[in-house]
Amino acid sequence: MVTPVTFKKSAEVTEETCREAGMTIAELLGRVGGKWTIFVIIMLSEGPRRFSELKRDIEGISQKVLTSTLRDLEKDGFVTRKVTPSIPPRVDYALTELGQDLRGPLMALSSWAVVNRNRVAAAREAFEARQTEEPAKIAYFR
Amino acid sequence: MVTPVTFKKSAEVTEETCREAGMTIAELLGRVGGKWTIFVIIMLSEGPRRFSELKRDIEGISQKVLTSTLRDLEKDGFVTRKVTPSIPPRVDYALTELGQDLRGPLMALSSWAVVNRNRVAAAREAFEARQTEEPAKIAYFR
DNA sequence: CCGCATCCCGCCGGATACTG
DNA sequence: CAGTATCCGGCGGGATGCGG
Repeated sequence: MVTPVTFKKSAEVTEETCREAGMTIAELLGRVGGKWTIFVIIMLSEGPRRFSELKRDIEGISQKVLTSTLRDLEKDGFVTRKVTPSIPPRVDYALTELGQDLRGPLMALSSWAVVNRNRVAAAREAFEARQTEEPAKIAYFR
Repeated sequence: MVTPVTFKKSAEVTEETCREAGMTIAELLGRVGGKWTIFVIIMLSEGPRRFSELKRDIEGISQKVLTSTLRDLEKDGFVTRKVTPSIPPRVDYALTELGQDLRGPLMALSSWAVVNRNRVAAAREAFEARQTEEPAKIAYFR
């Protein structure tokens, strides 16, 4: 039997509610599952940042990808984009209230990843081992 | 020995811990962000399922993709794969303890997605509106 | 029934170059 | 400084067919 996880009031996620919700869950996971999205959110959690700050501190990200990542987050209402048309120009990004709200469950999942990384690593090694070992002779019962 | 997992204050996932953890967080989000992964996990949350059951009940998924999704989850230790070499063959999948542990934070995030879908939808419309409206005359200060 | 092999296509995201 | 504009390789993932 299942103990459905309840969140606040309402919204227990089971097979049915999942179908009802259409693809919203998969959508969010898809967005948040982007290669750099989580890093951007974590950085903005510590306060508003300029574009160049994000670019500098998120090592390895390209301009283009950072731009599109931020644009996607803006579309879904997780971050705001404030342009200051000075010379040189200045653009500040910050988490919206919605973005702040998302942090809770998202950081919980991230914490889980950190805490349990060893278990996952062990599972991967075990899987590797299984692959390389001689395939056991299979007895077919019929 | 991994009992605690206290999510008091978002459990210290900051820029630093993120770097320490390397890519583990992004890895997990990437895995879980797969198009069908969440559906598989939700179905298996309700108990072990045969391959054909999953295939039938997850509408729209192809054999190949279901197979690879399950294989990935197996690699990371989230599901077990039990082969019964009968004729016709039978393969049962089930969540491991690790997989069960993952459900908590994952379902919390999913619930969030369901609860807040309207806010996201509103944000998207607002963004659309901003795009189509006349670009405001910009005053340049220098 | 289960899943591998193959082919194929769209999209993510990386590199580079160019504007306001 | 903060973007757009292109090009392009890799991969997720869908369709179909075969094999144990």
